[in-house]
Amino acid sequence: MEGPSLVIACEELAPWFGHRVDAVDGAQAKTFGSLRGHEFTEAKSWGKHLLLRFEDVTLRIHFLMFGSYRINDPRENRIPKLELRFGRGTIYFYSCAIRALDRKIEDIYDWTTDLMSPAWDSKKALDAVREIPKTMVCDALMDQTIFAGSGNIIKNEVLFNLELHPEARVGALSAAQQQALVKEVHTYSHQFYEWKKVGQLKRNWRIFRKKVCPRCHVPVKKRPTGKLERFSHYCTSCQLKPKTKATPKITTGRKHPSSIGDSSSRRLRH
DNA sequence: ATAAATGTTAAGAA
DNA sequence: CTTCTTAACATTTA
Repeated sequence: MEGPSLVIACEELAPWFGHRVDAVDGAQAKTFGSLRGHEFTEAKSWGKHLLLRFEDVTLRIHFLMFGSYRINDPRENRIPKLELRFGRGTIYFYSCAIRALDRKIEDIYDWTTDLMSPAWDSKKALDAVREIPKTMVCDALMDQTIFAGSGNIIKNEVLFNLELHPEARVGALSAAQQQALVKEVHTYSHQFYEWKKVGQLKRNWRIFRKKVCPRCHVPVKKRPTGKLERFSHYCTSCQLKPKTKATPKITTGRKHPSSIGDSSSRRLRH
């Protein structure tokens, strides 16, 4: 699940804000049983993190590849990871990584890197991109510390729209291309959101899981690319690597929100 | 029906 | 200490 889908999840959960949890069930009920009786105050997302805020704790839910949620409509013969029952209905979470955050989320998350947030800071993203010139665009677009919420669909569609080869080095792009990159990830993420909301996402895919390039009618190439080796779908005819070489820069580390992971396992992390 | 895939972390190796 | 590799998790779709 990519960032835009989580924004929709938050919207779907809005009717539950201000309501008290009557019962907790599911595979992880034991871990999160203390939520019973607590008020569900708000749901927010940061990138691919769904944050459920309760009176004195926040649950962080990550759906990874296969996770899902249901509202008042449980899947048959399936035990949810977590089930939250309210007077007005029940929310079910399946195959996701859930963890309780005890620190204030404002201290953990920086919404200027969240593509779907009004606080999104494109200049900051541009600076971050320019700090990693040797990185391939396909990897840069998956970097959650720069483009929180971007995933493999967004990556492929953005590269197609910009007519860029997935393996082009970020540093080989012109300044204008780097700027266009940052702009397009943001724009496409919001289009993704609009399409998904009305059930039109898949029909708007132009290259992802397509067989033929809609521009050139050439067969689409599909193979793992970049350090991350995630699959890229691209047109070998119109998605090109730029020939221009740009100025190299020194790479520096960036900090990002604490790690994901199944809370059932170790919590010990100083 | 076998495989691939809207993703990330942990542990150990190099 | 950093970076890389592998495995693990878990489910739907083609």
